[in-house]
Amino acid sequence: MQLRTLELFCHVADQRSFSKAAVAAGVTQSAVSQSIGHLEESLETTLIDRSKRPLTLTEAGRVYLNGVREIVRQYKELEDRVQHHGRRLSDTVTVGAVYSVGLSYMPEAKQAFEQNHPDVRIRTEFGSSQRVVEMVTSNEVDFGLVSFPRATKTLGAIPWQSEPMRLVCSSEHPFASETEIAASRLEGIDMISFEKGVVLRQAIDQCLKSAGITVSISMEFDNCDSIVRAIQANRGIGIVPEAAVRRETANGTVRVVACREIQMTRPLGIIFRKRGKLCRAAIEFGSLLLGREMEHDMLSKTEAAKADRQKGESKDRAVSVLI
Amino acid sequence: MQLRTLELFCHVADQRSFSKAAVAAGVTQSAVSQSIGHLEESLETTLIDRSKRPLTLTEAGRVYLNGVREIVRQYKELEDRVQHHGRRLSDTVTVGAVYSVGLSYMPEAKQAFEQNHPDVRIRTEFGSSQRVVEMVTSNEVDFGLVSFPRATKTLGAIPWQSEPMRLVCSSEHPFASETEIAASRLEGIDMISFEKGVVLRQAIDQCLKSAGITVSISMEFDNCDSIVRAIQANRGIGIVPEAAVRRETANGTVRVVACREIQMTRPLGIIFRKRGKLCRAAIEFGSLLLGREMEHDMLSKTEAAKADRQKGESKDRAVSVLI
DNA sequence: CCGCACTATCAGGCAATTTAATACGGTGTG
DNA sequence: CACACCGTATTAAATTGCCTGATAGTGCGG
Repeated sequence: MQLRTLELFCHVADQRSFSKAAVAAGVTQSAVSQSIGHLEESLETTLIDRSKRPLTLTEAGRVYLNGVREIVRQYKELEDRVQHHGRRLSDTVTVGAVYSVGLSYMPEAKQAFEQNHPDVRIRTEFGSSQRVVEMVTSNEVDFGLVSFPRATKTLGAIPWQSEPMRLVCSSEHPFASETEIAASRLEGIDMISFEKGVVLRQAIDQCLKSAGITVSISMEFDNCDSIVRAIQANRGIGIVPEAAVRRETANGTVRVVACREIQMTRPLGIIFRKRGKLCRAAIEFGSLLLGREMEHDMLSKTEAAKADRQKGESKDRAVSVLI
Repeated sequence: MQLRTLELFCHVADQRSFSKAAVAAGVTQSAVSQSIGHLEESLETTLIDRSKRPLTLTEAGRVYLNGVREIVRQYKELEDRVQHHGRRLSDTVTVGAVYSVGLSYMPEAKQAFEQNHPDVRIRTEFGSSQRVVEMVTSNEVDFGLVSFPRATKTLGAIPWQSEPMRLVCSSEHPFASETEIAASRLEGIDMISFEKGVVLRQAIDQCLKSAGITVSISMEFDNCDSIVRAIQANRGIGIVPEAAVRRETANGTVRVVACREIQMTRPLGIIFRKRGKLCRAAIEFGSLLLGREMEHDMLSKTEAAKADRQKGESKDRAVSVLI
C-alpha cells in the first residue's frame, strides 16, 4: 500500500469529490479514481458511496478515514523527527493551508518559486483552519496560510492580503438579473452561512449587523464548499470568499451581486511559530507570497507581542493584526 | 512511501541483515538494498550503519524503527477492521511465525497449499515469540507458529513437531574433528546460550542438568542468529535448533557434534484463539502443516481446557501439550 | 593479502501508476 | 423525456518505479 494513496483518500474525504482531491494533490482526476478504486479492491470493501453527490463515505470508509488520517499524520511526524536527526537542514519548505487559500494561491507561487530556486521543493499540506494551526504549532510545517490569522503566545501572525467576500446567489434567484441591490432588499432573506463557531460566520454577522440588516439563516455548514452547493441549489444567498466561487461564477451557476453596504473582505495571513527560526528558504518563499520582506514582519510582530505581554491582554493587537 | 518498504526495513532491523530480510520478505537481496537505499535517500538520513557486521541501526534508524513498527501494526489492524466490514470473508490465511520456524517451514507449505488452492493466499507475518502470541491474541493472524507453544485462557496450542536441537561448534573448535563426544567432555566448557528469560534457555539448562553437566555460559543473546554468529567466531559451543544452522553447516563454518546424552528437541506448535473460529481455508492450511486434521486437535484441546478449568490450575495440561 | 560472506550497483524486464482522451452516469432543466 | 452539464469510470499509451540477475565492491577473519 502506498502512503500517497492514503493521503489521496483523505483528500477525497475532505473534499467530497474526486476531481477536487485531484487538484489538491496535484494529479489528474483519473489517477485519483483509479487509486481509490485499487484501494477499495485491495480492501475488498467499498469506501465511498458514489451513488450520490456530493460523495459520501460508507461506514467502512469512515472507519478507514479515521485510522488513515492518524497513520498519515503519525508517519509525517516520524519522518520529520528522523529527518532532523540527519545532518543537513531540509531544502524543503512545507506550508500548511486551508483548502480555499492553498488552492487559490499556492500553485502559482510554488511554480514561480521553484523556477528561481530549483534546489528547493515546496510542499503544501491541507487541513482545516484548526488543523493548520496545529500543524504550525507542532512544527509539522514551516508556516501556515489561513484566514483570520490569530497571533497567540506561541504563534505569530503576519497579515497578507484581504480577499474580497462576495454576495452570491443562484442564477435562478431573483437577484440574479440585477448587478447591484440595496442592502434593504436583504432584510429577512434566506441566507446560507457558516456554523456559529466559524470565525468567518462571526465576521459576516457583524457586517450585516452594522448594515442594520437581519437575515434568516436557513442552513449552516462548516465549509465553503457546502455553502456554495446550497447556493447553487437556490436554497438562499450567501457571502463567501471570491476564490471559493471562481469556478461557479465562470460557468454561470452562481451570480455575484454587488451591494454597496456589504463590503467585506476576509483577511488572509501567514502564521508561524515565534520560537524556532525559519530556514532561509522558508523566509524566501514567505517573502514571495507577501510581496515584501517577511523577516521584517516577523520581527516587528514579535516585538509588538513582547510589548503587549507587559501590558496584559493582547486583544487589541490581535485586531490590529487582523485588519 | 510504500508501506511494504517500511515492513522491509523492520525485517532488516530484526534480522540485522539485508540478505536475511530478503528471504523473510520473499524478495532478492538487491531489492532490499535498493529499497532501503531509496528510503534513506528520501529521508535524507542514514538509518543503517553498514560499517560493521552484523549491521546496526543508527540513532535515527532506531527512532524510525520504533515509529514504523507502530505504524505498520496500526495499518494492518485498520485494514482488518475495514475488511471485516466488507461482505465476504477473506480468502487470505495469515500466519504469524517466529523467524526460525517460519522461514524453515512456510515457503514449501505455502507453495504446496497455493498449488491446490489457487484462490487462497497465504501470508506470513514474522515477529518475536512474544509478538506472535500478541498477533494471535489480537486476531491479527489466523494462527501462530511458535516453539514451546503455551496454551492460555484465550489461546489454544496444538503440538506440531519436534525440531532437533544440535550441539554445534565452530569448524575451528577442538570438537570440530570429532563426530561424537562424551557428555563429560562438556564439563565446564564455554557455551553460548539464550538469555535467561527465553524458554529455550531454560530447556537447555534443564537438559544439561539432567545429564549432570555444568557449563560456563560465556555469552547470552535473545536470538538464535547472534548465537550462531558467536559460535562461528569460535567463542564457544552452543545448542541451537537444527534449522537455525542449516546454511552454516552447509558451508562448513560450523559443525554439528553428536552427543548421546544431549538429545534435545524443541517442540514447535500452532497456537490459535479459542474463541472465534478459523475460516475453512485456515483450517485446511493448518491441516496441511500438521499432516493431520487440525480440527480434531482444536476441539480436544478446548475440551481439555474446559475440564481443566473445573479442576483449577492447568499447569499439568500445559505440559502435556508441550511434549 | 586472501577468501568468504555480504552489500552496492547496474542494466534489463515487468508491473504499477499516471496522463489524456473519451465514455458513462447522475442531476437539474425545459 | 430529452438535453446539457458536471463529475466519475474506463481505456490505451507513456512513464515511472520496482524487481531480478549478474557483477563489482567491502568488511571481517585468517
